[in-house]
Amino acid sequence: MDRRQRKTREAIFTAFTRLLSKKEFGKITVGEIIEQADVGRATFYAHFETKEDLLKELCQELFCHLFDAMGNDPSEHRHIFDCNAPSSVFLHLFEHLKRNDHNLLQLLSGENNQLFLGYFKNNLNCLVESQLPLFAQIKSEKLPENFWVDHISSTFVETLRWWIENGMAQSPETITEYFMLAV
Amino acid sequence: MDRRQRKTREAIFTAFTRLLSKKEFGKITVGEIIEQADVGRATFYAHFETKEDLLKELCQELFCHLFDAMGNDPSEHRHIFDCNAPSSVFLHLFEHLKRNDHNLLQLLSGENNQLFLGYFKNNLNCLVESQLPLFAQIKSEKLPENFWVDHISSTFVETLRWWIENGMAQSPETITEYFMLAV
DNA sequence: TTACTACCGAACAATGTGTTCAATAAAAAT
DNA sequence: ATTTTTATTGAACACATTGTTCGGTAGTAA
Repeated sequence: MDRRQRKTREAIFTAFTRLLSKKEFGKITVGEIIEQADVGRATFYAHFETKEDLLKELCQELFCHLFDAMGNDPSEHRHIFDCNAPSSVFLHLFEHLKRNDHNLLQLLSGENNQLFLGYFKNNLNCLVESQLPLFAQIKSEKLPENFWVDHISSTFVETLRWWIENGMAQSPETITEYFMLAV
Repeated sequence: MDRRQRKTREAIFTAFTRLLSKKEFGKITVGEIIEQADVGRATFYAHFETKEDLLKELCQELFCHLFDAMGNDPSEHRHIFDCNAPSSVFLHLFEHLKRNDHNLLQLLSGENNQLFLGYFKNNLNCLVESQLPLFAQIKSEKLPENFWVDHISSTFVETLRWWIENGMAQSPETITEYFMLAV
């Protein structure tokens, strides 16, 4: 890919992220984005069809990379699954988030949290399914499996939301404990 | 209130609800609303400052009335609290929803479900707090109270979402059971 | 009848969207 | 080093949407 393309794409993503952390998605204009990114109008539309398209691509960049890394990277993989605590994957996720890797926090805590937590949950479901045996309890025998999976994902996302809204005062370990108790 | 005003207001609400069940909120224009409602443009802006304002007032009309009725109406009150099942309030809510009182389902199942489920959760919190003793378990001793309340509300809303997405195949009783097991 | 009030509809400025095009500059190919 | 290709620019453009204004009309209440 052309270096120029990479640079403008990156500039647009950065500008967009900065705006998203301060302003509701629906009220952000293309004019503001290209001003922040210092890019021509025609350039923006050469990269993205619409504002919504930009949002979609940003989410893929963020979440797919995050979850792909967790699933595929061998070292990460070992680190997660060799740990004897059953909650290690989720602890790992909470730690990632507290360190604010990929600047996700800016988005998850801004006015658009609902938007991104929705995307987050979608990407979480497959991870939860792979971890389902760890949640083997009386509950899971009495509930339909897809209800059970959905409930675990939802609880993770809602726990994360609560954590962020309360200033992330607790340690990742404590939050993981809350999460495992709640679910 | 003038009969004309009432009729106009009602026409706009109805048109708006119909559009919301088919189309994303952000993509609905004032032009479409007044066409559906068969009302002049100036009339719309005499009733509501903006589209967002209309949404807010619609939500108040829907949710506040729903929850106020549950909390204040003496007959409803008795019906709910005299029942010996600890889950009666929530069963009652699920039944309301299945009967589609107030046409809430159209909104909760359309493209804007996230939007309305968010409002729903906000209005649910105070109800949950009043019911908190019914959830007295080991969990509640180990978790902060506001986390616990938030978790119960979230679980209700997510259970409702799951129910709707799966075609509401289960009876309100079954769904209440799932909810009480999950939480 | 008289006053009041809501509605209408057309026109309006202001803002945002997405496209087009010719000129310029950077990257790649020869 | 030169040519070719490709990305970017900035301005101009048509178009859609927003929210306001105003004179005329009609339903409502005194």
